[in-house]
Amino acid sequence: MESYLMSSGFTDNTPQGGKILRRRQKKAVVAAAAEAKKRKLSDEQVKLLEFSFMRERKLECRRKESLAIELGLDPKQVAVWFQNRRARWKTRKMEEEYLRLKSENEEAVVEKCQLEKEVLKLKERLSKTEEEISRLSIGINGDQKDVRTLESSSSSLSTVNHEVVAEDINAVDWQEYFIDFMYSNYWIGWGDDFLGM
DNA sequence: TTGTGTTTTACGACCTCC
DNA sequence: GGAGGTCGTAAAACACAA
Repeated sequence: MESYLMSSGFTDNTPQGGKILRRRQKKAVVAAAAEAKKRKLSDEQVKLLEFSFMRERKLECRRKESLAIELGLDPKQVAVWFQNRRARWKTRKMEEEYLRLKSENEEAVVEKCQLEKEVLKLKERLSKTEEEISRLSIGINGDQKDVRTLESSSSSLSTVNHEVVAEDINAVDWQEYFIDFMYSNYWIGWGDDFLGM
């Protein structure tokens, strides 16, 4: 307010000395100052300020002075405008960053769901395969009860057994063995929530 | 017209750096 | 200690629905 009064040339050097304003004049000045307090900058002024801001986020003292002269503003106004502009810029940047992180998080959640589904599928396949192995194994062991029958009917039990298992291994892809291995060796201790259990 | 929400301008308090 | 920064906020200006 005081700076405005000073810059508006409303000081009064009366014989009484000091900066005394006559009552009417003072009233007008206060009203004008109040009005000027929140005067919006013109489009042209804002345009030039924005242009300057694009070039430099902070103003050197000299640049501030010259810009103020160029715009017909108080250097303080220019400084304040830059302070507010930086604040707005920061807010917008934070909003953008928030949206970016939110989007990334959503993508990660979707991916996690897909991976969990896949793990369930693979576990199901693994379980079926294990059942199959077990079934075949029991069948072969049953045959072993009569060794003589086996010896006469087949050249080699172990060969048959291995062939069956080998065939089964071929039927199961590497992923199942990997999952089985990881699950039995590591994942049990890592918490079941990862596997959706 | 008016109530309400948003944006812009201005300022005080506090902090940092030289 | 002073200059200049951020942060929080008040208040004017503005936009807009009802």
